[in-house]
Amino acid sequence: MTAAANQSGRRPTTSRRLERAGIRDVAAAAGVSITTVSDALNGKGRLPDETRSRVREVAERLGYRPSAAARTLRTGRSGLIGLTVTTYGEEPFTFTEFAYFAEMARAATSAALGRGYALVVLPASSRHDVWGNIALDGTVVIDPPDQDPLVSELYRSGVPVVSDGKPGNCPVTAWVDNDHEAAVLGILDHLSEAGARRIGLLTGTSTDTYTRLSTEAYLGWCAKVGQEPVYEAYPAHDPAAGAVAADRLLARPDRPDAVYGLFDPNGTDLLAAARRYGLRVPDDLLLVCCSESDVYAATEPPITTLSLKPRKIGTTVVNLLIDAIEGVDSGTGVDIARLFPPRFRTAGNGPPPGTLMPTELIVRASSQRRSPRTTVSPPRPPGEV
Amino acid sequence: MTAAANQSGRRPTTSRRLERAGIRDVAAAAGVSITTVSDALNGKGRLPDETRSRVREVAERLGYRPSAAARTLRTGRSGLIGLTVTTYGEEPFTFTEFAYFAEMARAATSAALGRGYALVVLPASSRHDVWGNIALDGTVVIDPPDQDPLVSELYRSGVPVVSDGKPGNCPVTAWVDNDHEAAVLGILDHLSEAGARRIGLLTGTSTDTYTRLSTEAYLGWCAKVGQEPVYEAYPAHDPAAGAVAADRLLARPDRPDAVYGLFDPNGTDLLAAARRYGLRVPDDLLLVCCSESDVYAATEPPITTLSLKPRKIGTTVVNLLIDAIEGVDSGTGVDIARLFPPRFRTAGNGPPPGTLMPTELIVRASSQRRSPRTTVSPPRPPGEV
DNA sequence: CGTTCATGGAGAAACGTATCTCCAAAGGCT
DNA sequence: AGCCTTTGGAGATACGTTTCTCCATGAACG
Repeated sequence: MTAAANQSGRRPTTSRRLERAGIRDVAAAAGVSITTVSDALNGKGRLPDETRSRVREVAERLGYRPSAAARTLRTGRSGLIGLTVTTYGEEPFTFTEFAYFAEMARAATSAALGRGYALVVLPASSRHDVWGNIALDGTVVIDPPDQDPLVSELYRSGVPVVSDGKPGNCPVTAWVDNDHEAAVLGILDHLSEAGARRIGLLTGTSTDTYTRLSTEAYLGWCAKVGQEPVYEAYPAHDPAAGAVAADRLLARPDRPDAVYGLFDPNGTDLLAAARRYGLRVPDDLLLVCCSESDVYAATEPPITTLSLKPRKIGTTVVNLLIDAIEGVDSGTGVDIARLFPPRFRTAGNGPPPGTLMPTELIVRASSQRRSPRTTVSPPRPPGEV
Repeated sequence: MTAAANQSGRRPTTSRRLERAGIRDVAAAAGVSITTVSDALNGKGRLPDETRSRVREVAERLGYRPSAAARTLRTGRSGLIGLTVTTYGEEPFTFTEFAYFAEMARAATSAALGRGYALVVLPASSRHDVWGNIALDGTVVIDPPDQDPLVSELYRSGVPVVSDGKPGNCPVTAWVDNDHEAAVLGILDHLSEAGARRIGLLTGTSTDTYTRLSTEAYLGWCAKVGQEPVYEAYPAHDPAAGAVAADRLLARPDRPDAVYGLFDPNGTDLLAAARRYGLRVPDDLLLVCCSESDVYAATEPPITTLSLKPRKIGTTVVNLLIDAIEGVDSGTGVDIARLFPPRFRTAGNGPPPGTLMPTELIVRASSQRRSPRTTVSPPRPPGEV
């Protein structure tokens, strides 16, 4: 049997089972070769419009759907992007990061979809066989811990990796993060302007980048302006510990007259603690916390929040990743030449390119002793949108 | 050149680019055939343990990772499950369903992972080419609208589809939903027991299953006990409209002395409205709303909520789907024989199998005029866990 | 000694697409 | 008339697995 015969009429005598139509069936039905079908459907090759439309019509009539697996095998592109979320214990993410993550993932999904990609949700704790079984064109990593073995392996195997959160020691293709230092300094300045004399901080005990950078910025500011640091740290993944820490902070002999809380529930907790101690907000205590939730617009009083702009981060991360995958610079302003990791890098050739995104301070009554102003943003690096 | 030569040493003279090791490379390095490698790595075939471990070691040394695309092409299984979320306008899901969806998706992801599958998030509004480009073993559909063309096409093309929410007219492999009727009746009974004389309802104007079933259950109950229905309906996707509707409900001349709100923000809105009218909760007004958020544990007073148990739903949906994919009955109690749609069904052969999951009423101060009790659940169908 | 079985493993055929190479025919040009 | 170029399309190969079939070999057995 010749190859041609084999190609047009497979399954010679077998009871031809009724299965999904393949490209061969379309070719046979349209009286053309599979090359022509492929070209017609994908808009490639040189074909007259008449042939193209005829093939398309036949394909439609046969209900032809190209096999994603075959296409992926052939082209090496799956159109799939992994969305890795670091897990703390059993939970896919810390509860305090819930709103941030949800917003970010939403924006990422949308951005990916807009460019023809879909997102696969993959907790980092996933069984290894699951990871290996999926053809990923690239991966988004949220807040990777230092020395994340998963990230390292992905990177080594040539899969582009873009992280949300400046990575510690793992090599990534690119990263995006907020300018946490600028954000904290902006808040401290804002509180000072509102009349704060001693600003306290509610922070975490974990060593992730966000907590570390924010705390360092606070300590640096204290050193600069000559204020004694006043802060309490607690394990941020434990929702109950936050209330206790808030209470501790306001119970101190050197009680602050303004507090910034790094985590989402801190606002509520601090407000409750203030009530317990008979402190009026904002008269006796100025309050700001970092949160994406709009419940703080409706508290009594409304609380000033810092938004990390998760949607912007999600969109940027995905676009950066797809740029790396496709080898295109779509104008994100990141040095594209460095986006392609040498398969076998010999020595460290500098840190991967990163982008700092501005945050947004949403000023509400809790941080204003004078007349409320409108929304302001902290200083942002030049050249950003 | 013989096939054997081609197999062992491809790319005869070409500058052998350094790429990922394939199964052939492993076979060559281990001095066995690719069949043996495949069998050794997958635990199939009859091989002595010595060979198996040797092959595994070589594969490890070469950093061999099987190609997911090739495997999928060959086996017809991708290990990927679509998670379709119906979109309203631009948003991936209604804000009122946010917490429910997030919990449900989390549980679904976890359940899928536990069985070796990963979830692909696919808004129903996705470009068609994205859908077609992904090899899905099955799909979870959240709250499909009647006659969803997407679901119909998936089902027709032989992809198992399990829906969260009893589907209207689209054919699905199976579905899971809460027993909304029992839930509403349970709440109405609970409020009656607490002394309610006229129970009002805050409901939606959309025609989705949840809203419809719940409203019908309310109206049926009213007819049975001889109470005149007192309800207000508003477009649930509009967060601002809820507050207005809550206000309207309490402003009526036949003002209810107890209200059940079908949507998450209703609790807050009703509480605010009650304050405006000088109504004390629970003394003048009993309050219950449907919500997955635990903010209602901390409101003043805490509000009784109905939980739809999204985690249970997510887990069940995924397990049902994977059962259908693998043709296994893992004891979900659903008739497995019906889970496999005939590729070409001739006529309607009855509705697809469905499961009703119980809800949970979390009783708090807002619905109690006497001493608070502990958590109770509405009557549930026998045989459920 | 001839036959049967179990063991260990090799060959080769798919899976369904994209794409590289090549060819025929039909103008267009000198 | 001969040559070049453009158009339209066919052939065949490769992507990297899994798996069905089949063949040696040696041991067990009557």
